[in-house]
Amino acid sequence: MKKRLFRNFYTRPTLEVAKDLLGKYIIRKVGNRKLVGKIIETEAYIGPKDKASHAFGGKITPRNKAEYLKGGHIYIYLVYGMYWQMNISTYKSGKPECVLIRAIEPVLNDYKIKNQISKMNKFLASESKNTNQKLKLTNGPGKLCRWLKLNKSFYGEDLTKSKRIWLEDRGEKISPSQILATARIGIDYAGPYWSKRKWRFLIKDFKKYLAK
DNA sequence: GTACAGATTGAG
DNA sequence: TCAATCTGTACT
Repeated sequence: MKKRLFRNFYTRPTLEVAKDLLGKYIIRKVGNRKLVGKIIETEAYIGPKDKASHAFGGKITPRNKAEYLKGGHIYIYLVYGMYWQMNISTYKSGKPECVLIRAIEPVLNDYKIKNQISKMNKFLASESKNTNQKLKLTNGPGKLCRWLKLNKSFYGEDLTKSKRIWLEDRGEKISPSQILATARIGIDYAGPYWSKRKWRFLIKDFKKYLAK
């Protein structure tokens, strides 16, 4: 079962979407091949009240305006002058809420990639090390954008319509007991009230490969 | 025209 | 733990 996610998925309350994105698949078409990754870590940003949000206080700039689009659009921006970060707008038009995709698990469905990885893993003995090696490609927001070949050209892209990137439900159900909620990463500047809110969500099984 | 952020990464 | 790295952004 492979079903593209449509508008009604994204326009729900942001915290729901952030949790439900776990276990969904990002499909990225590059030429005639597909890069596929399972979402395993997300973070919710709920402006304008959220001090950690780029839209805190209702601020609108050319950089953050995509946050205000109705659910299902890409908000992508550069950090540290070199890393892109992919967010998905959520909720209604005019509401600056989004979900940052922090980590995915590569799905090695492409022959060439399988080949690369099997070479890479040739000298690694255990299954757990193989998994670790694979995840090293995409276990951070900057890394996954690099792997999926995402950049500014995806700014504002509509995930419900795009022919080069979309999300799929492949029938995988992540139960609440498999979801871990923690404080968001790297936003101490927002002060304790906001930085302590447990708006980061991850699949427990992958915890050991993700940021602490 | 320019100071500076920055929701990171990777090396040590 | 901490420094590298750099350009887009948001101001003057």
